Amino acid sequence: MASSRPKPKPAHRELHSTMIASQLENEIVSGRLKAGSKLDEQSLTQRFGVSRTPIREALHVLVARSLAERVPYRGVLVVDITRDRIEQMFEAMGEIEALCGRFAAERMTIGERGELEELHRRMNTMAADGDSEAYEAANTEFHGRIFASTHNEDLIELANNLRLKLAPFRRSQLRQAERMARSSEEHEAIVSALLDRDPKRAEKALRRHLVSAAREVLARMP
Amino acid sequence: MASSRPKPKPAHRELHSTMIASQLENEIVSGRLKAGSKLDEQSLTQRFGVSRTPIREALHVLVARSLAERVPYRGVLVVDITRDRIEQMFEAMGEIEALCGRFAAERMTIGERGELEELHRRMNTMAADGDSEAYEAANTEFHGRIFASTHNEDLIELANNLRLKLAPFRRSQLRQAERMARSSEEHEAIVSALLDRDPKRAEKALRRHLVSAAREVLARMP
DNA sequence: GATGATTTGTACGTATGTATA
DNA sequence: ATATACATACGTACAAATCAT
Repeated sequence: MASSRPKPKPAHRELHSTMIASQLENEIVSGRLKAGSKLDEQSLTQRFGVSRTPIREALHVLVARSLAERVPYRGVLVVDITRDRIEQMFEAMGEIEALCGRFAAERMTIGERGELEELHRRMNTMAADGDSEAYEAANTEFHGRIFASTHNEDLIELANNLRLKLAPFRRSQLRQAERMARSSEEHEAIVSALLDRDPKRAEKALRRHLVSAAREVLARMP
Repeated sequence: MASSRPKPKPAHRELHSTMIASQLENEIVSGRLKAGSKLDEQSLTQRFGVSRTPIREALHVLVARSLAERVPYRGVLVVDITRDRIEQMFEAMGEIEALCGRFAAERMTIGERGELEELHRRMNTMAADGDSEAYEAANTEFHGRIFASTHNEDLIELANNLRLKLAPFRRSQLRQAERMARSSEEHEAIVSALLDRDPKRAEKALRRHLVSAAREVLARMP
């Protein structure tokens, strides 16, 4: 891309730290960086060809996202993500989603309900067409909208953060038509409960939805 | 302040960034730094007599804790903490504590139950003695133990984070004997439900406890 | 137990993009 | 519209505390 441009000065606004953070995140989650590996600033500066400053920021992010931990005077180490840990994450996410569903059922505006229903309909089409990429993006929006409908900033933030934390493990999970169809069915129950303003049903439907997602992810694990 | 230093010996291991972060946190929460104030690195370096690096780190922390927000090319601004925002925080915390209580009631080990009961008894004494400092510390431990008894790392982390986020607003709230006594009464109901392994009662008792705490904090607000 | 390597926090300079006067 | 101030990200250098040999 940027090769024969007469401007040899690379735009500094490249957010190296962010890019490095997601790069490392990928490698940790994919297993290429094994648990216990030392992420020492020195090597990383050489590997990414940048100075320590952006590396430090990236490591801060990884630690904040619990993908690495800093041991005093030992360095930053890749955390050990066991099957049990993933189960716990999904369990927590299930309860948070259920909580959000309960609140949303009571507080959604008529506009929010209409928009969610429409999004759900569009997702049905995507599932039928097998457009997994669009479905994945829409799925994130679907859950985000439910969070938003709680009208509680802290719940929204908390739910989004946890979802983000889980994202790496869920990656490409919806790539299969079969899973998309099942997801869409489960969404049907969720939407139905929300439109009916039924907190209990919404809660249960979302909890089940997450159990289902967890099963899918865990099935692909060692 | 830091002007005529001939050779400002940088006393290193002092964790400047952390200290600066909590100092600023105090000022934001206490209202000495008003909403919208610009936290520009330049002025802060002079005020704290350090370079921009630790200031940067401190600002990252404040932004992460939602006490400030970074507006591109505008700087870091102190967020506006309205009464409504505090209500939302307590509402969210109430649901999270209730959730933890429900899980804990089912999963607490017999050892954990015994220790919680003992802590509760010690807290009764502290309340009777009016030892508010000890009570405050013990109270944090009390709730932390309930979180821990969920045996779900993510719930524990999430609950502790939210509690930390609320801490500034709750500060010194238990300083009054009256509030301590009421707190202890409410803890009684919580402990009772947990010892009986009654998830529903634990859930409700914790939710009520938070409503009570919120009322106390909000009563002192403009 | 002294020495050197490592980790970590900090100081300061610089380049570049954005906003504002 | 141009110039100036400013916010931001990165680079480099150093000091100090700890760990390992």
